Amino acid sequence: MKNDVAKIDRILSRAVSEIIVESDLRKLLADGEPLRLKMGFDPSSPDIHIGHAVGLRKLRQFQDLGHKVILIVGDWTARIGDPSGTSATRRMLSQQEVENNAETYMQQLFKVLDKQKTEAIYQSEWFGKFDLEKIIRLTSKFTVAQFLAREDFSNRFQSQKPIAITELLYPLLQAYDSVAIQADVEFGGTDQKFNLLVGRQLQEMEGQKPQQILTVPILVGTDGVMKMSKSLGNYIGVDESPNEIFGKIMSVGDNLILSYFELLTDITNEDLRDMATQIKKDSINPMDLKKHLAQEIVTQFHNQSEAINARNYFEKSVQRGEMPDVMPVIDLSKVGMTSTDRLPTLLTKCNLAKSNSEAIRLIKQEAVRINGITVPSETIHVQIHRGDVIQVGKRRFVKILT
RNA sequence: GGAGGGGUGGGUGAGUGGUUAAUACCACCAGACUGUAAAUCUGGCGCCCGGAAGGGCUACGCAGGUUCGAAUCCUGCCCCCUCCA
Repeated sequence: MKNDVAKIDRILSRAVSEIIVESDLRKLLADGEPLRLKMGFDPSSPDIHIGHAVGLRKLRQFQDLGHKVILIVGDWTARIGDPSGTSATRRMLSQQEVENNAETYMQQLFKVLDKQKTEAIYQSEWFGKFDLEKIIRLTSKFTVAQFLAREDFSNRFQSQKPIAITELLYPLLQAYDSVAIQADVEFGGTDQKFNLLVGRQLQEMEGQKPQQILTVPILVGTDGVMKMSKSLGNYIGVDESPNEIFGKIMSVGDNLILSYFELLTDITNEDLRDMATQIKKDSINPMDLKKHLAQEIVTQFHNQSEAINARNYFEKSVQRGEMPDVMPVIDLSKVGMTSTDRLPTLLTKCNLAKSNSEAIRLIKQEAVRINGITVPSETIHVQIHRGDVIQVGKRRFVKILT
């Protein structure tokens, strides 16, 4: 595999935020020797969302050039707490949990990465043997001032927010991982830049060739403001069903369309430019672009026919408000109901409402329909027949089987 | 070791004896509208009984106490944070 310059150019320009040092990395890529691409995995949160996919896609592109991903299972760093500082100390995981999570993770991971060119290593391979002396040596290489340079730390320091000492250890451990596996390139979101740089420095101190760094832009979450993250609840998981992914993409704000296309799909830069002008000139309905986007993304994590189905489902159920073809079926006798029961209770039992109080509220708001006919707001008792469809809001349906 | 600040509903965060099931914002749910599950607007948003009116229960870190009445006052306990050393 030798230097296809145009290809390298494309990979290093699209969906890339910063490369350190670009000229060095270009040279390595041009040489064509297989590189060891480092990528860490925190086993306390095994689910991958499309925000992670930005970096993973980049890795995949490198794999396609013949390079190899070394996946580091962070069973050791997972023990020292959440370095993002958003409180909630993470509990320690048992070895069994780590392994289970790693399995879930990899099953999702290979929706993007090439399994053949990926190797997983447990961090405990080297940290399991670490003793106090080694830890002290490691910490003695850096100063507090250096660490306060990291934006997150300095912000918290200045605003007198707590910084746990263990948090300072996190970048060190991550850096040591690079040494342990002799990483050639490490990838991460822009918020990882500091940690990645520490890895570079440490490798140099240990007499290794410093790794190259490639950061990718952070994907904005479905709320359109914060970065996509599971804890903020503004994410789209790669493991979600086609309909869910499609729907979530459709509900995203119009302002995210272009960046999602840029970071998550392979459509050409020319097409991207065209879209941008179309949006600017208002000559296209953003909804159609979003459908296109949603279809691209569902295809990536599922397949094309699922994507088409999801689109049909969306157009039918959501846009035209028709009943979906498939919906949950409830056997009344199984949930202890009869066909002439109180409607609030029925809604609760069918999981259409969380509580009777909520069910009553929904009825009052005229959000409940039976076979497409809105139930009057004062309705309490109702006669249900076999095959009736009960609907709450626009998209919660249940079919009754007596 | 010393000084101080704080623990309120899913989150942020008001509230310092009754008018507080508890302001506001976010999230969430519903309705209208639309280009859609975007945006915007309107309403709702502890649980149970009741057709409703209304009633009952539970809730402001934990346990007691004062009071006709406490998230608000007192006592003890637990937890978190900051500053000085």
